[in-house]
Amino acid sequence: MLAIGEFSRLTHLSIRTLRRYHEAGLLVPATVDPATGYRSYGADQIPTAQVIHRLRDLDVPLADVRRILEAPDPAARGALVAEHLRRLEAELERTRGAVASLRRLLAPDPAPVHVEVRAVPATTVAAVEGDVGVDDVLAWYAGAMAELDAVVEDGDGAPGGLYDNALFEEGRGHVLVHRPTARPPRRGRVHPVTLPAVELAVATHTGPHDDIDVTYGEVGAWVVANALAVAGPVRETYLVGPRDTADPAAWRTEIGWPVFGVGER
Amino acid sequence: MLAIGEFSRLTHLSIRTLRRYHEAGLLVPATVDPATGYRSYGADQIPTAQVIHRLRDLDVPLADVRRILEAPDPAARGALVAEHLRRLEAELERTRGAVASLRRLLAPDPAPVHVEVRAVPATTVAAVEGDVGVDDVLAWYAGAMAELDAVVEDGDGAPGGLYDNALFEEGRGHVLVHRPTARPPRRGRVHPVTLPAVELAVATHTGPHDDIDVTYGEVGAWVVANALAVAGPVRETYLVGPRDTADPAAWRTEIGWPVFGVGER
DNA sequence: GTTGGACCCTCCCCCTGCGAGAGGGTGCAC
DNA sequence: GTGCACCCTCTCGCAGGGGGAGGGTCCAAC
Repeated sequence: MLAIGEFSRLTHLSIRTLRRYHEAGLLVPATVDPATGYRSYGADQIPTAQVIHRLRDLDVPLADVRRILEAPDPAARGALVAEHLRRLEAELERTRGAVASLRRLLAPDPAPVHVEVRAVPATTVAAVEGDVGVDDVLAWYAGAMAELDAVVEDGDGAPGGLYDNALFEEGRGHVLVHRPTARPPRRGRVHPVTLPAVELAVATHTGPHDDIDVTYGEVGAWVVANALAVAGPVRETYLVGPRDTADPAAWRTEIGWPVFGVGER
Repeated sequence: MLAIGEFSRLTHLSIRTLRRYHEAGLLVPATVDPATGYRSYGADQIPTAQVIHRLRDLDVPLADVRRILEAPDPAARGALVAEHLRRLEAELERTRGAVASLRRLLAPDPAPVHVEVRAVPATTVAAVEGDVGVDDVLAWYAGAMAELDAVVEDGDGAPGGLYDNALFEEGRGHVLVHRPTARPPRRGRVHPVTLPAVELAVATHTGPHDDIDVTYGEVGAWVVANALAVAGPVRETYLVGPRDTADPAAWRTEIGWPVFGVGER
């Protein structure tokens, strides 16, 4: 039996951390003296401590570590670990994007953004809509667009999306993706929707979506400078997107802010 | 002038977060109404907000973000950012190591570790020593070993290190790296040191150092099982290390715990 | 037998970077 | 003047610890 100090030396986990893991039910000492509260660990708990150490190195939350340790068999354990490695992979991808975007943002002379107001008539489109959390929006979008593509054969124009402000402000909001078509079908989640006529302050964003908030900022500043007010969800139109080319630098996205009060200044 | 809500929409930073950035001095509103406390932002602050957003996406601490924003010229800014990207790179490398190590730890049938006790006589070596934080130990080691190699021409044996327990327990401790040689020189940080004679419980670890705590655990368990006590800093000897081969899988590191009370059982 | 020191215990506050909510003031349109 | 959107400050919560206070326990040396 090992006192907590010895166990700490053997595992390179601090005494404090071991106590916390006990409290969290992650690594319960083999015995605890009921009179003194002294913790004793068995040498056979060292490998468990090391697995926890590795998982924490990977920033796996304690709750998930517990789930992994409680897995009934090595296969289930492996599956849970693999799941986390995938999460890590995604995180890595996100980081790569942020780095690239930071580099572009700090690069000299960004191309100026051209903003103009355009009247858009009411349009009937085939759409999929739902309430989505901001973290899930990419996955949701991919699913919705795939369904849309499967159902709409005679699309005539670039697909687009409408994003409620609440999505950005409260982390959750209404999202609608659509494809324009002459006869919008009704199948599965796909159904016809008539988008109302609006005046749109539009600008076109070129490049990956990591940078899209820059163009958003430009449009917003323009709208403010021209004394307009915003009315309704932002509209994006994917003129050239991942369905058209694998090169994000070639993507072209039209950003439209519904406005009113044009030309007051 | 933009109210905080509008600015929030334009930058996709929550109102709460903007207030926090104000409080932290990161992004101070252009004006604050002294009567109501209402914050107003200028459209020219949008790019700054976006840079902060990118940096935070990369988990750059707010204090460092401020330092970057306060940099006098773009060149200095770029240097600071590059510094952080390097940190990120290192982090990534660490993560890769942890993943690989986790995989090995979960892999079936690890090779059993052979532990034995060996009497080591007092030895005089050329050494570099210092008090080091656990996070800096790798960098410190690299520098110390380079200096040692530059000064010791006639080394006769594998280099090694002595690591105080405090390094692991308190995050900071005494470290000594050395090369055995017949005539230890005294130059720069290098000086002769006589390592005392000890009984060492030794085991050899094969593979990258990401896994070394596993072997540590084995040695520790063996020491406990054989009713020995530990006396003095752990000794490592780099039989085959990064100086010998670039393939970490081929590394061989001898781990020695100074013990006494041998053979009580 | 007691004293010193190493070791262990619990409890509480601190850190970062937010999110959530309470409780209250402000600005503007109808 | 009444509702509503918007803004303010304040406090509390989170993970995953670090740091320290204040006190009990064990063991060997004197």
